[in-house]
Amino acid sequence: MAADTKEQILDAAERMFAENGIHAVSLRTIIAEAEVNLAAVHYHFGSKDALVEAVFERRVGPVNEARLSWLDRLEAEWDGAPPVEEVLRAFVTPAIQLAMDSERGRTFMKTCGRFYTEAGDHLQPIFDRLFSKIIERFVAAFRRACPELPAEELLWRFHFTVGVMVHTLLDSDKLRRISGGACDPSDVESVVEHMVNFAAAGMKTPPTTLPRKAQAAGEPESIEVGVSA
Amino acid sequence: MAADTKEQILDAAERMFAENGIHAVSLRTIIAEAEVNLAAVHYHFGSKDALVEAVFERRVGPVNEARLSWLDRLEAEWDGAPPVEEVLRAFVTPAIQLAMDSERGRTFMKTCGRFYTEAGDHLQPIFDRLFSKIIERFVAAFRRACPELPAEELLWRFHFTVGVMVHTLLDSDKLRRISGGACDPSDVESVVEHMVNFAAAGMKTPPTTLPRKAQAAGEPESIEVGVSA
DNA sequence: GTATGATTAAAACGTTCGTTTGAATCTTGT
DNA sequence: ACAAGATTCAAACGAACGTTTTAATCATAC
Repeated sequence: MAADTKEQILDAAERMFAENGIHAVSLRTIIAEAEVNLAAVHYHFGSKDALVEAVFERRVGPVNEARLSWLDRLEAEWDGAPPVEEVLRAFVTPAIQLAMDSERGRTFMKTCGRFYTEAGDHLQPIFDRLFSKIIERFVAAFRRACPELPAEELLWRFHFTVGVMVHTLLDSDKLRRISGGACDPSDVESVVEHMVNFAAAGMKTPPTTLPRKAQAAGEPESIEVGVSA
Repeated sequence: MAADTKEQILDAAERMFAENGIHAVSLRTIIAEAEVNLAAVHYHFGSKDALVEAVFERRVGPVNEARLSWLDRLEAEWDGAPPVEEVLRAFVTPAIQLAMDSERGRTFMKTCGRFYTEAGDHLQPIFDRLFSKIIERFVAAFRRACPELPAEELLWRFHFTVGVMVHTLLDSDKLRRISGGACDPSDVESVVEHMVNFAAAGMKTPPTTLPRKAQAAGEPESIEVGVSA
């Protein structure tokens, strides 16, 4: 029953973290849900923090591998510079797919969002280790897809795209409620296409020009500013 | 010293919540930071939960009022249907402004993001009370700004926009780190314009057509699908 | 069958949590 | 000056936390 116990703990922890947040869930709640003994947690994982790590790493690894291999495929197919829509699809689909495929995936992705927002100084190194390669590769791919974009603005837009994704993973239930059920966050393909369409438009829009400030040599371009100006 | 104590507690709590999350911060940490007595929290607020509410409401009220009055101004000026960029500006600027104006605002906005993500069942009613009007008004404004967009898709895009904003408020430090300092999240005007530019493009892009499924009567429109198809 | 190592079980550890208490100390109006 | 209310203080409450310990149970090889 060794592996079973371990996975029961992981499953229960994943579920509870998603529902209530990480810090809010106690080991005793987890072991009650998992129907195992309290000491089993420390026997199999060593500490609560280590359990948190294990919950996280169990699923985020495969997702990121899927992202990278998808990007590899794309770059082979498009001669090194796939269009932004394709890069976006490679970035968001593995996560959304895991998120929506099963009940387990759905709860985990909320956990993942919690990691991303609750992660204190303690989780930061783990995050860097797991995501630095992803960031590097995809930023490079976006750069090739949008060569006319200033480096700084591309990073902003990548940041925004991550926000769109994280928020969708974490909080789509709220959208379902607001829409009265019209928006269905469990339809993977629909979610992905809506997201890709939205983010691709944002990625491809012309560079931002600031109304008042000179952003280099300062073209006196006048854009619609309205009230704030 | 009554009001002072109360605000010292609020300030300290706001700061600690932003840095460490809500559940992770104890009252004793807060009162140590605020240099007040432990019982003062319960004397002035009644409970930790009530303190959390108070921290939240102290700043989110004015922000939402600024949003609404800005939107009022816009609708008067544009004859009821301001363009999407203006609506976006009215939506994001008050929050970003508060977030970046002062050190206090900056920390609070991280707290705000934490509320948004850590909020369990307990904070949900408060959230509804504070935001239902905002959602209603701005969704309506976006609908008038994008009349050609199906209602469902508009809600998706509103959801994405919220994600862009929340993520920017909560986690822009990460962007500063990634960019090696090139992206400066404390430049309010720059942040707003980048966000508005990105989100407006996403809002204005043609409706999403799903590759395989019929999304109503099913026009056989072929869009770029690539690998996933 | 029985010794050995892996796993589970139950109980207790010390600590910290949010909260409460009751007296001490301020403020304020008279 | 003094009573009355508002506020602060130190101390303690019980509960829950993560962790550790000790013993019991299981599997497996000889």
